[in-house]
Amino acid sequence: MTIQETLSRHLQIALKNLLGDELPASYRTNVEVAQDLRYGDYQSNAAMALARQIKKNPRSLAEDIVRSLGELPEAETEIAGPGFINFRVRPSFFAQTLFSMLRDPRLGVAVTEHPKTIVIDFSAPNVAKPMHIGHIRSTIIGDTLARIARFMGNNVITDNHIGDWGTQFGMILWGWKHKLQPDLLEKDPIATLLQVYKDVNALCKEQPDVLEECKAELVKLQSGDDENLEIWKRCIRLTKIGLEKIYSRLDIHFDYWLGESFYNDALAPLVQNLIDTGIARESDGAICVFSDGFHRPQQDPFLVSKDGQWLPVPAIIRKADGGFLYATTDLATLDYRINHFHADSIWYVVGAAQDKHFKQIFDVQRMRGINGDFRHVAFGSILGKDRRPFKTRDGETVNLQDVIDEAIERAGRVVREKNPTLPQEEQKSIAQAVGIGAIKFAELSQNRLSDYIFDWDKMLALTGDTAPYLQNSFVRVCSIFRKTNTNFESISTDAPPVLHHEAELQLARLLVRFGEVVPAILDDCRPNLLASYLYDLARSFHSFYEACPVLRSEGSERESRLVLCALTARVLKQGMSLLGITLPERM
RNA sequence: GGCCUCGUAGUUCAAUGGAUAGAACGGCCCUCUCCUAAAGGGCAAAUACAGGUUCGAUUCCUGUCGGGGCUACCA
Repeated sequence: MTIQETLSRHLQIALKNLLGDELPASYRTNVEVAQDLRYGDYQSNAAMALARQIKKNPRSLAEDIVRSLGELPEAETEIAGPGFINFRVRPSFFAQTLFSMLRDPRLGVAVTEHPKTIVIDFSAPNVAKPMHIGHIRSTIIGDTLARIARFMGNNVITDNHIGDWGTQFGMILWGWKHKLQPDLLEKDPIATLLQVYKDVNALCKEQPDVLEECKAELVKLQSGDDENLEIWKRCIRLTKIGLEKIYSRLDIHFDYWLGESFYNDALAPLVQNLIDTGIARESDGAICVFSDGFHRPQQDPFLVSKDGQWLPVPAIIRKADGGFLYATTDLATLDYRINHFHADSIWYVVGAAQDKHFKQIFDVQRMRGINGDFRHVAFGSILGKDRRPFKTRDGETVNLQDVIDEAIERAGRVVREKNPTLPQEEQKSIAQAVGIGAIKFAELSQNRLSDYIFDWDKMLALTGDTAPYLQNSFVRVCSIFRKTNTNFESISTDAPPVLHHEAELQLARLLVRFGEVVPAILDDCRPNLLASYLYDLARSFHSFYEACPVLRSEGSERESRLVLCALTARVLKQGMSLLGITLPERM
């Protein structure tokens, strides 16, 4: 049980004893982490919240609650301001909590009470196109959520829903047949396919007959032409090889790669079923589902202005020409995940711009009577310095591969400068960990919903609130354990540590909070809470490191400090692994 | 036009309705005979505007101004 839970339980019992039937049945309260240490470690505003309901003065209600709480073994209580109840945790209780954390492989993080099967859909690049900067948010946030959900004891299935069936294949097929240079394809398949696509795209603008030929190739593919299917399959294979290279550098792995094409055969029956059940109907030649407005009880459907009047915007599931769309595939995908994977939860890590799309398809599922924890885990856009969607000067997007290369290159320069005596191989792996860590941490420390301004120097920064800062704190701990010839994984003591120094206490305060922070992340899918916690922990460790010598201290003080170091190392290691960031032992 | 979303130090970002709004970068001062200075300790600096709800609002509601997005046959 976390300290927060322990104190919350005391509070709830005290309220029940004090108020009995007067306590509103639905009323539940927890103590919260205090914003400022001056007010203690945890606080409750129950007195202020309840005072009005039961017609009492908040201040005197607080006094009654504190009296009902009595003398707690874990914390001192006091009343402040208009009726806050502040809890100052006793150092002895911090020490005791650390002592039990030391023997807990999960470091105080409880497994979830109700494990679920969660499908997480993220990254989803297109075939024959390289990943660009726009894929970074989905890829990194999705991977982290998967790691955390798994650590919490859920059955997590990651699925890369690649775009392997788009209209771009008309041009690629035409280009493959007329423009392809096989030797280049061997060297860098994705770049070559992209070049083919770009060339043909440009050509189509000049020569309408080429465009017609491209469309014909697409129709041939869709109707099952053997030659085109064969080329299409090779494109997918080649793209996957290229993508896997990036994913493995990022240490990101998928359980499945079920792209759009996987659902082709399910689309026609799905649409027919929706027509038969009266959920979908024809409109202007297209088959549409008009939302029942479930997601917005204020009965405000999405509106579009058409011929001077306002009409609700439907989810179109079959075009007038008989073709299927994004929404159709996504509905089929939802069905598959529910029926085949038995998913309780399906999370889509996709940009905020697609908010309406997900509201619509989740709505269609509800109209069919299919309910579940469907979440659109949205994130903001990446903007340029002009606050417009980010492009390079020549209008190109930034290639993800280039970002990774640049990050590792920059980190490598710093490693060589700071630690020239390390063996080449180790320098290389440190540069890798630091560079990629910097990219991931920069992404994960932001609130996912805010837009952010892309800036090489910021994304690849190596000082301040960054991955290397956290990595460095781990390196410092490792260095201490190297000198004692012990291991932070196996250290044990007979008694709880003693915490005298303010820096020791502050470090303890943060360490015990790990078990409170991790489960809270999934409430709202906000990995930045973990990133910010780990940064605070590292900062607190650095202060402790300066203020409290470990190896030069003696007796129980030394032993206690080693316990603090060991737990810091273990929390950092576990926490950073949830963020997917590697910790080097030296740097 | 309608809907969604954002507006916080010079800059880039934080902040479950709580007390004196946190960081980082940049700026200005300090600290390596001492476990890794990729570090530590200081100083200056911000809630777009106007109302409302509340004991209490950066947070919730309304309006104004400003940025971004979506607005039926792309994904």
